[in-house]
Amino acid sequence: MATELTALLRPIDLFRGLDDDVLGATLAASRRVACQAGGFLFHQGEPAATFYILVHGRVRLSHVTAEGHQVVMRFFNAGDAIGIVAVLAQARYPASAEVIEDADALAWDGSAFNGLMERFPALSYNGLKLVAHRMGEYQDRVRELATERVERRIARALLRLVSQSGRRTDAGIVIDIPLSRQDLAEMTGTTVYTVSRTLTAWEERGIVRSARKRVTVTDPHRLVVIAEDLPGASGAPPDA
Amino acid sequence: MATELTALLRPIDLFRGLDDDVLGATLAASRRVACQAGGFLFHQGEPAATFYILVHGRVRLSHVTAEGHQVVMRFFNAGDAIGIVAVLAQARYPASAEVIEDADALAWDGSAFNGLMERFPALSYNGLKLVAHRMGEYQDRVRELATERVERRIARALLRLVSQSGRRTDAGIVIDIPLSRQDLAEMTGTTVYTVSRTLTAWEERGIVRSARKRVTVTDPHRLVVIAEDLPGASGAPPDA
DNA sequence: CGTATTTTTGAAGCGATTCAATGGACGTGG
DNA sequence: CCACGTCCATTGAATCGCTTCAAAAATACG
Repeated sequence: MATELTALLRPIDLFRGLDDDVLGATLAASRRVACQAGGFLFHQGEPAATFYILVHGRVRLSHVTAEGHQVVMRFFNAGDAIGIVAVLAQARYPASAEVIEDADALAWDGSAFNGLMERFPALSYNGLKLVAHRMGEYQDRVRELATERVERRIARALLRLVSQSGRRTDAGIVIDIPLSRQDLAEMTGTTVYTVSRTLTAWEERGIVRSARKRVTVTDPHRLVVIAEDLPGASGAPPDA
Repeated sequence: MATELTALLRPIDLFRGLDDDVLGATLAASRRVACQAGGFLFHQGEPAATFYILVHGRVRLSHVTAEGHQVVMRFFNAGDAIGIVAVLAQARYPASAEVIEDADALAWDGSAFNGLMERFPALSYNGLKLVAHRMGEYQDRVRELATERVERRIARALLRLVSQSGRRTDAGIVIDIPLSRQDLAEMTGTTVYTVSRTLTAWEERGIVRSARKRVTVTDPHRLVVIAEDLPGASGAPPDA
């Protein structure tokens, strides 16, 4: 039974290149956790005691500011490590992890994982690369928020979601997450109203199709054009 | 001669708790680099081959977007590790490191440092914590840019600079970095004009004093009030 | 079939940007 | 030491992108 789980862990970045016995020991230190939609893996402000690898389901990581503004930091899919940065930094969780599709995860105790990292340095090396990579994503968002307009930020957020959680259908690429306008607004630092207006405008131009808590990108190429400030970002299709 | 350098490295987070021989081996793998104001330690887009620990001087890390917008990511002081995230992630430098006060640094080759981390796991563990901590700062900025108004962002940026590079004088806390309005604008995602207006308004209220490339915080408490949305953030002093 | 949630839309207002032009500080060379 | 050019900072006026508030429409759910 453990073998099928090792097969599960092997493709995950954090465990890349580990020997079977290391993987086995790591797995032995984990416990299985299930949580249904609406529940939380952890709450913002709690001491970061355990981190998770999502096996099934989807999780939204969001922060509430002192004034009550929500900020959606990101979404997690199967295979993603959740809360690992806070655990490694031995800090408090900076955000809350809400399960938005019934989830099934492996959980590690922070102190136990520290022990594992001591025994198997490859683990902490992998952790390092994971955190460094994730940090790059936040740097990108800082740049984005500091220099770009709302429309482009929304376009980029959608494209990110497409690459993380997109699923091809004949109608286009559907973002396979229950995604409200509110979520998109909180990801891009704008309001529900602006997101709604933007999506409607794009829908009229045939770039996306949207329904309640669901967005389908029908013309990814033109979305990229908007996101990257290539010529022809507004109005009629270029060169037509 | 190496002993004085080990004393230099010891208080640095990355080398915390390392034995003398480890520190010695680490030091042996480094080389000394000097760079005067106006020069660059590295440029955005180059493969991240080496990282630095600043011994003396000051460095500004900034990114230029495809459209030519500059974004100042942060400043570095003596003791800070520069470029380490990109090196550990084996990526390209996401930003350029410009020396703004004559600098003197220790440099490590990425591959050499990887070898050191393999031999001395404590190094990669420390690196992990360093990167995790730094990532938290970027998460904070994402939240800030997504939810807060310009005036508050500028206040927060100043307070951050005060804690990183502040020096007490009898006139207040002077930020010990050549800091133009442009820099502040590029740190907070706004324009020179807005920064200038904001600083003059604050100067009229006695919160800061500013000169060319120089800002002194005369009333840190009231700056905190602005940064944190406590009562009395605008207009007359509270309870007067 | 009614209620709650999500989404849309309109209109008003403001914060911040943009552009243009002036003013002041600094360094340099005569 | 003053004159000059350069860089940096300020200020005003116009504009605009986006928010805000209010209300209705659409969709899901019990």
